[in-house]
Amino acid sequence: MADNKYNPAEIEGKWYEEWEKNKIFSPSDIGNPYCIMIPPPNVTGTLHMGHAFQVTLMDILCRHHRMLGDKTLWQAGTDHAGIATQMVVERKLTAQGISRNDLGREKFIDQVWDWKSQSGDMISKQLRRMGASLDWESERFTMDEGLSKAVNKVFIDLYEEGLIYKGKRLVNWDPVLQTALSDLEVISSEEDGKIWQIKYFIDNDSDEYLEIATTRPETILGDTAVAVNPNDEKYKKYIGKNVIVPITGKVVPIISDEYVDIDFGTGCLKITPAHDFNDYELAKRHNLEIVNIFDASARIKCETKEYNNLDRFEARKKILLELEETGYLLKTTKHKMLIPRGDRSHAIIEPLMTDQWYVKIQSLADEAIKCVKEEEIKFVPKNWEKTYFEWMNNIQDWCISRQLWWGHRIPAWYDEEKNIFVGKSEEDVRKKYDLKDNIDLTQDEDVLDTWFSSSLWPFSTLGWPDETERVKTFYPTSVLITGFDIIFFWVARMIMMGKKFVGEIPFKEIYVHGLVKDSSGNKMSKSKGNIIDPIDLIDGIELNDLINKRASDLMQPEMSEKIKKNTKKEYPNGIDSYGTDALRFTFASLASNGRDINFDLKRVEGYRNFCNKLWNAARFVKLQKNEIENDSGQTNFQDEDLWIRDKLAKLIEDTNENYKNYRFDFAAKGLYNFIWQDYCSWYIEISKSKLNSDNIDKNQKNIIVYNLREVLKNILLLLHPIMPFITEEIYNDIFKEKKFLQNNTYPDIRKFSTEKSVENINWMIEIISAIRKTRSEIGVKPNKEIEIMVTGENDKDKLYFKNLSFLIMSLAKVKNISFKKADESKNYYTCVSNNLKILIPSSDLIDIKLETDRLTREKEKYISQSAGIEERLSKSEFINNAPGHIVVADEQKLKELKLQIQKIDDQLKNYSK
RNA sequence: AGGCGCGUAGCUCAGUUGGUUAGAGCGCUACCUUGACAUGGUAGAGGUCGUUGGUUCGAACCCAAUCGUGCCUACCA
Repeated sequence: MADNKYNPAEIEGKWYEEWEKNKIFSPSDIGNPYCIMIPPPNVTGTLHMGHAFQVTLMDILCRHHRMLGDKTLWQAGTDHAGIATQMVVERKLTAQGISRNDLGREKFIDQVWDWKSQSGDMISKQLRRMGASLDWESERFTMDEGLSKAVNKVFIDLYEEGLIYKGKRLVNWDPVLQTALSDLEVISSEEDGKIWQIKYFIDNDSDEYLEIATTRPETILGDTAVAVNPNDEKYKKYIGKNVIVPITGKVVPIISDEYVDIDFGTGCLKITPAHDFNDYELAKRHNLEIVNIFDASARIKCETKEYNNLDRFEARKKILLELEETGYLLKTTKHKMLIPRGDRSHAIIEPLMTDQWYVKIQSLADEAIKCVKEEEIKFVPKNWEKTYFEWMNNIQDWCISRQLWWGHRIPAWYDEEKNIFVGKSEEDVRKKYDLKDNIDLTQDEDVLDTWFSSSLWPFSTLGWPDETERVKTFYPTSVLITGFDIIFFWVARMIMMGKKFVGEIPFKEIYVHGLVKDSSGNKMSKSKGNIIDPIDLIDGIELNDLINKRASDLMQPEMSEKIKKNTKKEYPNGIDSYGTDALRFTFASLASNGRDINFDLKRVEGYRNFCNKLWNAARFVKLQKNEIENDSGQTNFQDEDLWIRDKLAKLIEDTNENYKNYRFDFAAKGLYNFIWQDYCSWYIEISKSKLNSDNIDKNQKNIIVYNLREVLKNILLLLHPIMPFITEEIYNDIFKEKKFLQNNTYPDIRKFSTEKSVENINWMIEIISAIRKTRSEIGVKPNKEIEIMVTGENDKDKLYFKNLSFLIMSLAKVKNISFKKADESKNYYTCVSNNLKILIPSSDLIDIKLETDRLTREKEKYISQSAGIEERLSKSEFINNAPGHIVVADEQKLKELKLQIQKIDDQLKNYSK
């Protein structure tokens, strides 16, 4: 700690290794169980700001609970991220000119495992850089053997109970990735589109036609009806007749259905049941034919030769051209509409009829609703339960099959007649269903949605379905820390699965944190070019490297220039290195109840300075000679020692409370103020005065040093969950106790709280502040010592002055304090503090006018304050209705203000003589 | 369309069941390199809490309306 500058790079490297080597993150043998499951990050992904934030909060809780003596498990692990990972590997192969089909399923999966082993430890390395005290010993991966066993069991059990079924349904189909997606993986956003109005001639009547409005003319090829509203007078007469579909010439019925909006478009709607969710529902009601016109890549599949095998967008163009040429196209209008896109591929999603596996969700959802309603599980902040209920009450069956290769393959086999056999393995299936060896069985090609395995995470990681000690000890887990964006994807599903398969809720509380945005409130994303890598905040990054990171490998390369420009503007000098602790403290201080967290670099800088402050305070303490080894000095504490100890006691209580209530921002603020204000600005400054004084005996000095050290040590204990590195470094450097902070217990308030009144220290602080303020206002140089004369003191003041004059003199740069009855001379500056008038003689003649103005301004401030209170007190409603202590406080305050006003008046009179 | 939020100092945000003079960080102003720290010290300026009503002795906080803004969910061709 020789360096007078805090340098995080020097101290952060070594500690994590030490902690890990000493296995301090493994659950202890004793204590109450406390468990948090890490939301498993993508195994091949990298740490982003959201992770860093969330990890910080979980780490704070776990470190706090270890110090409370709990048997703490922070479960580590990763997720196989089916679509995302498969996409990355496919892209890499494409770059080499290989497609996944060239390789075949097995070899492709080998490639994915290769990729996982290459990049899979990136995220865990980054988590270690964050200081995350995860139990790496029990790290799990959703695709490892144990978890796969859990996935299989759940699938089979649900199937056998009739809660998983296979069905031909309209699904959200991603034509690029060629897989089904769940509702949640489809992002709809408003885009520019058009509405085309097209003639559909009535059958057997060459003149009459209906005007149909559509946004997707290519689906004409799949039309099987035209619908109108039964109450629509315009169209009533046509109901039951037929129309001829343009292009195909197909004759289809005109049906009536309440679904059709009379006032939208032409009020006349074409029905394409195979390619629209509404049309599909309508078709079921009216027994319409369902004609599929797309293949898996959304190319047209039809009998009309010139359209067959055309891409859907090409087909649209061609159809419009033909309609226009033949006079069928009546009108084109611009129209904003919601376009559904896949959240990974960004391809426009196509509703498509396919065979998929579903979880029948209602009964599971009912249970999951119940346990939140009955507060078995609590959301923090509570309000999020509304969002949860909103979704749960409108829940749809969950499509769990994905047409991918990377994931848990569905444990279902088919014989030649397509009969389904579900079981652990082919062997198991044969035994179970008594199938002879000569019957050919083929396994279902599909894999399960990644979220299916994630939904089992809280118990599969603990060893379920085996009845392990871990499941018994740690399930239900204590709290889930998560972002609101995955309440549906993950949280709800974990509750459903936990209740169903373990019979208990997976966690008792759900702390929902906000989403980290950039400083202007924009979501951080690669495409916006505003991402910050948390590791770059820790280590720092040059501007050019930052630009390269942001502007390369873009989905839209045309954004590159703009991103470069903005980055240059925002970070002209790149990003400084702030260290993990400062970053973590920033996250803690931003973790309020809001749902957006706008991340401002200036905050990190401020908290890096805070680290430096702590660092130097510790250096100061280290430099003092320590001559007391034990608690022997405790009875001889002076009032200022007791004052800081009492404040520490309050801090211990508050911090504990704030950690417990997930108010990390309050915890951070409390620690920040105590350390910077109470400890550094007041207590250390007081200590310096005393330690440098000749009038104080050695024993007293020893007590001060003892107290400086003890308070510092407890600061480190309290701060450690938020800032593990700097606290560990200082602790080990100064206290030489040969253990880690994590192995200490959380401080006990009783050791520090005091019965004795330390009001005199607060009184002293007020006096010193008042003198400093006056000095500044009258322009006395900071290093110039002044004399003061005190008048108006009462017995209490006399007593306080007797003991504290020395400190007042030292901290307010006063060389002499005298007490006078009267103040005849005019050549004083005046300082009023409570009932005291403090006069500062000036060697030069003071400017009476300026001094009068200054005092008058101060007086006016007091008057306006007192006027407000007086008005309140004059009303009988206030006196009668307000609680007693409020009235008393008001009266007290008014009395003080009056006294101060009077003191100033006295002095003004004196000046005007 | 429905649901949920937000609007407080120049900027980013707190404000825990309504209670004295509405807070913090950053930025800004003045002065200061004193032996823990200029990543610092001391002092200071800066807000009619989006708007309008209402409830109350008392409202940033509760209620209603309104304007602005964001997110989520949803089947308008």
